[in-house]
Amino acid sequence: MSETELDLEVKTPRKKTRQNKIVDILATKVACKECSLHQLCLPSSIDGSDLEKLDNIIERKRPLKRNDHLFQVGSQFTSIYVVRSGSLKTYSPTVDGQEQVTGFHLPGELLGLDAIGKGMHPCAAKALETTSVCEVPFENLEFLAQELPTLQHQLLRLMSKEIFDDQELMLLLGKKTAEARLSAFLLSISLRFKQRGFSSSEFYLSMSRNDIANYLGLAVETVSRMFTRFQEDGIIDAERKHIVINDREAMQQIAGINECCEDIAAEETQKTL
Amino acid sequence: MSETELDLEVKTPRKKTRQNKIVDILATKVACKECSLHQLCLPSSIDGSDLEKLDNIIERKRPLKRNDHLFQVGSQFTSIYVVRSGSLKTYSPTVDGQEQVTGFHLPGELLGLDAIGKGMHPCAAKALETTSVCEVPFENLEFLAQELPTLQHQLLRLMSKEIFDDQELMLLLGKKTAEARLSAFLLSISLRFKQRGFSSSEFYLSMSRNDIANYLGLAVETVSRMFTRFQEDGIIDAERKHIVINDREAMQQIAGINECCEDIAAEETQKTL
DNA sequence: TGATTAAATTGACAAATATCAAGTTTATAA
DNA sequence: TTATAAACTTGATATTTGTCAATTTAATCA
Repeated sequence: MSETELDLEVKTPRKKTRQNKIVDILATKVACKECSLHQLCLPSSIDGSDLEKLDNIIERKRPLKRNDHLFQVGSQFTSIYVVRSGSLKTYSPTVDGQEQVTGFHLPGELLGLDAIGKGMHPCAAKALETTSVCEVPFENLEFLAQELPTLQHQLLRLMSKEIFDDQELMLLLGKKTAEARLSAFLLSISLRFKQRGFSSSEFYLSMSRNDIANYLGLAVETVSRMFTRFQEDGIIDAERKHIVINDREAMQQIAGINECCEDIAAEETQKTL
Repeated sequence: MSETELDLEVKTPRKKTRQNKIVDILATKVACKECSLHQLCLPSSIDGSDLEKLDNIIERKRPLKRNDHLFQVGSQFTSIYVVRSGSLKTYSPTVDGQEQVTGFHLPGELLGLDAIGKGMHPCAAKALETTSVCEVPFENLEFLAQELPTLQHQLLRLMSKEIFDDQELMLLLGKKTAEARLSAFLLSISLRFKQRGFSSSEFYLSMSRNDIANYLGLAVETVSRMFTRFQEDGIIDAERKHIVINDREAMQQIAGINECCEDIAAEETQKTL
């Protein structure tokens, strides 16, 4: 089988990849310039040679199949990951042997930042569909950040953003009715797609209703009923995983999203586009 | 009034503070060695001269009175803060003009890490009691981290810890019944006191029942009833803000805290003590 | 393809929590 | 100190959400 071959090839940083057409395409496609990780460097005027340094420490991993794990609970922390395509969920085990979903990760988003502190992953990451990620060995990144002040700055910014986003979600989870939670969740997903240049009014949810319910702290049945209610009210069209947002304002109303958040979100969107 | 005088004196880093007795005491008391911020440097074998560099960029602010703001929503981000004594809450405004409490900050804990990304504070911070904080101008800290690899590492670790802690709280807020939330909340406070060398079984809650309810996404009445229930069951003694935890295991049971969390918590405690 | 399993929806009912209202205790200020 | 306000507690009731059960729809695999 050529699978292992391909595996090895893809894992090698783009140096002598011009031999194999497939790898070449992959390598071209995921150069840092094009990659969502560009937030780490590009906006900070890192020039060609510095960018190449960053490019060189990044490993492109073989795509994960649905339900494959990127890392397990308690596994040693060595790298942070960036979703290139597809999506993943992170989850922790609970007392009663269940999963508790802690997050969803869309293209361009990071995984593993919560593991730096303790040197091990406090949650597991599982692919929701066929998914490819870039692996960024953290020691190398730290070392590089030491000599590139703008990279250090971007790294701190990104971690701060993660903290900010988590707190946004705590706002969502803390209070709110079931419909407010689901509405805020859909708006959040919508915004994240928009920030990556995808449609914000029409998208596919890669996660199951069960995952959504688990994540929002609701029963599956409640989530299902809320989807139905939103459709009856004409606020969304939902056919399984395919979602169309018809009345964004109504959803914001239901979610109880305040102007401040919206301003910030809008601002950020402009920055990214 | 000598208040402004004191203010100016205290704000000055410890260089020529030997003139004023009061200031001297304060300055001595808050040297980095003693300060909770030592997590930023001490465990990483930063030696005397480096420690002094860090010490020099830190400003000790005049104590805040109850209900004083440390920063407001939307205010420009310049510094991160470390609670020296007392406590604060952070909160965001909601649509209906209410507050939503996003966190409580005890001695040794950091504030403002969520503001780095956007350069402005997404929430406000208000003192729950008389509170003193250290102000760490972020530009200086970043600059210093550039030349001290261990400081950069610690800074990243601390931010990661913040992300980890936030996700722990999302676990708490996401699912769970009212009693599970309150129990987990009290255990979390307890652990945080323990990590700072205070008693983990007996402490004062500086925040009101209202703040707790708001934070946990519950009605005040529900929180009050849960306190009553826990007392009736003999799990805690609660007289207003004075809390005694009698049956920690029962509380862990109620909170649904899994072994993983406990292991990590225990480990971390050892490290700190 | 058809058979089997998993995911999603819907209804009926029970349990949990919010809301409203009243009363009590504690804190604050004149 | 007393007056006033704020914080907290308790009870009665209404609403929301979870649970159980049945059904429908979609996905997977031989």
